[in-house]
Amino acid sequence: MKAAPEREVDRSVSQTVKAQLALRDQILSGALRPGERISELQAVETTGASRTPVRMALVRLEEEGLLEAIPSGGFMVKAFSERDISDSIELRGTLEGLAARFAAERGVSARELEPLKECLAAIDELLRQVPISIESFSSYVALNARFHALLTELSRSPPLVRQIDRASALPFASPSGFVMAQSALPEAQQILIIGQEHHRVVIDAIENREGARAEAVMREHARLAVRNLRLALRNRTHLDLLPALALIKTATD
Amino acid sequence: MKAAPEREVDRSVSQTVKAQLALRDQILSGALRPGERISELQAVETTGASRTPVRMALVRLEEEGLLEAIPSGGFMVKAFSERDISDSIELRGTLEGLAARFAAERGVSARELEPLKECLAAIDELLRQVPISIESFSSYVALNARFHALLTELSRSPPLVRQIDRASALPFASPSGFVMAQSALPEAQQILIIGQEHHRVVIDAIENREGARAEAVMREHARLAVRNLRLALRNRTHLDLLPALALIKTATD
DNA sequence: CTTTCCTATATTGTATACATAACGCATACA
DNA sequence: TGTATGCGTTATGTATACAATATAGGAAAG
Repeated sequence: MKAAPEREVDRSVSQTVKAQLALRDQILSGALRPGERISELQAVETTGASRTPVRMALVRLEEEGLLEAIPSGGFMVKAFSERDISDSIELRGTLEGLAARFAAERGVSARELEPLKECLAAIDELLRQVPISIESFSSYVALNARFHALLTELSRSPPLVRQIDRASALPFASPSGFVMAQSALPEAQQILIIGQEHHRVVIDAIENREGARAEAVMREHARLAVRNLRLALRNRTHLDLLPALALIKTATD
Repeated sequence: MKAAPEREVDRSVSQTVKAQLALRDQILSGALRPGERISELQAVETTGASRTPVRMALVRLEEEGLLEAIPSGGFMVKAFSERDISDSIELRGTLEGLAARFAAERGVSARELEPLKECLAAIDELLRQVPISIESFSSYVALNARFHALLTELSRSPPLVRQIDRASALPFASPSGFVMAQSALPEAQQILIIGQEHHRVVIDAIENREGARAEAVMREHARLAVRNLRLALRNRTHLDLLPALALIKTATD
């Protein structure tokens, strides 16, 4: 007879997934500072999983780009420069531009565009109230992420979708990420409206099968987001709203 | 006293890396067919590593895109459609286009362009002999890969470099991959020369800080490669040269 | 007082044992 | 004869034990 296990296991999801989610949350919430070495034993304690699934999760997070392997062994939380983030946003916009081009060139039925338009309308509805409340802003973030995900899917290109997912793994490279960065700024309202205009144009371009125009507007969309992130980083008034900002190493670090 | 271990361990590289390289080789060499489930125990036998490093390697290969997780557990070798591959090439070209644009816009010193030009000249030298021998063709592949890697680095953008590396992990999405696909074709010679012309243009554009032109030529470069892959797949005369072609599922599969 | 070396401790890399779930096969019943 | 169910085997998911290395701290010597 073995000793009764102290650890209570949640069998509904795999331990590996549980550990991965828990660790990612710890990183993005700022509980683990960038540059900090992640102790496996500590991760075992906090996640409740055993060392093997924890290690698998660490490997996945490294591939995701949130962790960095230490040559002597183990992993540390990755730190990003401001340019890293803006490059990531531009990169994502470029990929989404390609997705939009694929969608336009390959043709999309009206039925497939329907969910996109619903998203668009729902966001329009949200933006009608000025100023936007915190609650409706979080719905905006969700709707915006959904719009981008749907748009990506329209490309019908699994490799591209996969790559865009990877590019979105980095905080702030994802649409919800940079949108959130804008939230605390007074200019946010205007920016969101311009973003909606971009969304409208890309749908129109896809409908009319204008690949180049669809691509161009998504890249412009990303450039808007980059300018915006810069602005958001200048006045760091929203660090409490978005702890993941701590991942960005500033000049003082 | 424990039994003497039969397994002889190679301590020069980590078991995880060894297993990853061995498994990738097995996949790309065609020893493991696409769709085939990878048995961990079998992998333990063939790689010489234990189950833990083998599992780590499997996770990494899944993130790399060569394996696919089976819902019920375990991994299988991923199969790619012809469109998956051509999309991957176009995707890579788009990313390299962005890299070239970054390089041009951010400025590159003459000293940094030197290795690129050396590469270019070396390839020119190789292409002088007609027809190209198999040996010099493999040097061409290496030089071409080096050129693309150097070009990527010029962007000075770690996130972009990382993403391009990821995109190159898929067979045939890498420059050496699609170049090899061309090797068995009679048109190869002409294509290589056009490719050199693209290389020349991109260097010139970067020197003159013409970001848009630099980007455009890299995307054109990728489109050439796509047309070429299609051609190569039509006459499947080179399956023996490039076993990884088996990863592409045809209509008959 | 500083520097270097040695030792001890802690943490990672690896191996293996155990538990659980899935798949297949055989048998029985309809 | 076909289908369904149950059992057995096999493989994966998880946990833990063991080994090796890196790091930090202390002691000794210059």
